[in-house]
Amino acid sequence: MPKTTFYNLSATRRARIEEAAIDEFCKNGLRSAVLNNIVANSGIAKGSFYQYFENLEDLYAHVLTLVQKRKTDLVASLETPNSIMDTFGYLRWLIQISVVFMLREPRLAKIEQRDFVDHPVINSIDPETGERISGDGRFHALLTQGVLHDDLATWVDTDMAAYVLNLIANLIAPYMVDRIGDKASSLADGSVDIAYDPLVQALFDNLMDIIEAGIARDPQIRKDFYSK
Amino acid sequence: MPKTTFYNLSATRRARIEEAAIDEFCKNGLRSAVLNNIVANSGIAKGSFYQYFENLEDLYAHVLTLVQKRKTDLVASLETPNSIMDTFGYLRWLIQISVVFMLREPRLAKIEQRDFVDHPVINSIDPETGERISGDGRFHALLTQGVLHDDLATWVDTDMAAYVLNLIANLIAPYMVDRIGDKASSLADGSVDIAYDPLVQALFDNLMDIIEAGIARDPQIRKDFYSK
DNA sequence: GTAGAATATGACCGATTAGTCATAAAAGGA
DNA sequence: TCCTTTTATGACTAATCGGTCATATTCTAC
Repeated sequence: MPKTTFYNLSATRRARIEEAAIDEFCKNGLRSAVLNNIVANSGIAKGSFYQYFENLEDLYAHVLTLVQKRKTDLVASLETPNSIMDTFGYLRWLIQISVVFMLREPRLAKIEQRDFVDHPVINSIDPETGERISGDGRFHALLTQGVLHDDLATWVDTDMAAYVLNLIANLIAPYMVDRIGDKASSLADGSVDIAYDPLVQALFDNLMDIIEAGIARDPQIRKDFYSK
Repeated sequence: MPKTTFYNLSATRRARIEEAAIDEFCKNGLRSAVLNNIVANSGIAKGSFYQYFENLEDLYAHVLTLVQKRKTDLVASLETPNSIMDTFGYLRWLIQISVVFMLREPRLAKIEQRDFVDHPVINSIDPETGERISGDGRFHALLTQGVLHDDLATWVDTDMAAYVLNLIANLIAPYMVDRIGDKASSLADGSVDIAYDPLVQALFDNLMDIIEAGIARDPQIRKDFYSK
């Protein structure tokens, strides 16, 4: 946990330090991060660093909270999903958020991914039901709602499904980017997000069809199939 | 690439070095591995190390090939899947292999996972068809066969599906182990593989049902559902 | 303006690192 | 046996590391 002096800093100085830390940690993780690089790149004295943090590990923990914060900010910046959005529309939105995050904040996403592999199984226990909750709880909550709304097949193990969906959300983005390669349209100016590229959306459609076919109670794609 | 002197070594000496290298690399990856630990733990002189390898990176590359080799050995050691096994039986077998590998060789699996996150998108091009092949090709080949045998839904993007299945195979094991926790049966002596624990198999059944429902042309679970 | 508290600084230190090299030991061929 | 080639060794070096601390600067309250 950063010391209070860190929070007393001006926003710009704090941002410079955080920026340098992100740069360093995204390269090869905590263990091989070099403090000298961080202080050099942020333009502060090494002694100052120790006024703000106990050590590198302390800074790393702070960066991990930053990752979550920036992701939350991203969610807030995009329009809230329509309340009448159904389970699978919302699921698509959740996964797409992760992809957009990786495209907009590749360094933070890298840090998050590494952390994910080092601690792939994060879970908590629901205090009311005593039920296991995998991941950060977003997918678990969604699937639980999906069950209540009769949108999900009853035989699906929701906690495992939540884990797998979290897995996909975390690591599908680099595939999509690589898959469409330089065929991405209208990205030269960088103003249009690659996540909204038609080719990526087509891949997304396919992915969501597979997921829906996999866990929905009454998947549209199967109805289409059976009706043919 | 190791120098020829390394291959001239006795098998036991070579094994000692590889063992120490695996121990070191599985902890925190290449960048933070410490050569002194490896030479100390393998009981060789530091000077000797440089007779065998150019540097740490060279050794790391060798360990990565070791990972693949041991995985291949594991596949060979388990009975070959029945030739009449169908697409999804074979798919289950493929995923299960990855889980067994992680349970039997956790250090190698850890190294592989880290490598996977650092280079999540590995792909090659089929020389005949010019088609893209994601991952190590096993899942891609299986799905391609599945399409030919009419076992897969035609609308499924096979390369993306191969990527996702590879993802699941690589990272589902820690979930399953944590999920069943200490409820694992008859494992005290370590003679029975946790992968064959009934609880794990039940989870596997569920996972495979989801996957089959997701990508099969005519999923059994859906037929069951519709027949009810 | 001034005193005292809070913050900033970078030279410095001891520890640790990858890599070198002179020398010793072992192996091999005659 | 003796000479040559190959292999083994660990003390050593130069560079780099995290962390400290005496000192300088800035801020705050009156």
